[in-house]
Amino acid sequence: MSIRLGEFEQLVLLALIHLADDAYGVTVRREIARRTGRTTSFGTVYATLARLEEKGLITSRLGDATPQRGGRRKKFFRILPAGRLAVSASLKVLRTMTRGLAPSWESP
Amino acid sequence: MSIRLGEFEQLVLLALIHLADDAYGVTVRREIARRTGRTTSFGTVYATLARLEEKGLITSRLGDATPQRGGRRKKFFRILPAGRLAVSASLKVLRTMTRGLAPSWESP
DNA sequence: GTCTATATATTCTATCAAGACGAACAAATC
DNA sequence: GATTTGTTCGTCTTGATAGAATATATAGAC
Repeated sequence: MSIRLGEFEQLVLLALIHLADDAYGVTVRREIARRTGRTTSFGTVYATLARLEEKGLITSRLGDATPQRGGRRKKFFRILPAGRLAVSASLKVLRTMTRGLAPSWESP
Repeated sequence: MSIRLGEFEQLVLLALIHLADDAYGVTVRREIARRTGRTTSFGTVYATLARLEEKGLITSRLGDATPQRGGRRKKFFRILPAGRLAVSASLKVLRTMTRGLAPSWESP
């Protein structure tokens, strides 16, 4: 059996894919909000990121200080192959469950 | 915000749609296993069904005894409009999160 | 007919994993 | 040291999970 992903974990992984090199707590939260209208607290986002890293689905590196305007250094996240596999599998599960239904239902 | 669905709750609701009039604990579990290859315990299935009913997304009625081959009476479940709405919304969220990615990713 | 074996299905109990939030903390620049 | 930006902590609620226990129907023995 492949790795089990929670509902929000899926969203975070997909956000990481979209954000590519610019994925850190703040942008992840923003990307999800922008696309889905769903706003969550930072606590939720970071907890999920930590859990995903724990599971070996993503990695993190600490970014350099930007000479812009104050603030703590960013912790950038990147999705790993195992992470892509996990999302892919969990989307596939949904696809097989929606197969045969009316078009508006199929393929989330 | 629309009702929040857990990952397995989605699968159960979709199974109910497929099974239509023949949805009860055993068939729900079987349908999910058949389609996704994922087998869960009955405890999990019934707990989820109970939770979904609690939330007002599905209803249940007790079936008649079948003159077949022993066994307890079945408890049939049916998805309610609110349930359809909830799955629909949660699938939509995934669609918006996969939009723009390679075809193999899009639309779970 | 009643009794017990068997098949079928659901509920209970306990525990761990995920999701959620707000406050606290940390570290950069000005 | 004040401000800005970003992350971590503590705590609680909800969702997922398995396995044992329980319930209830029929079949067949007698």
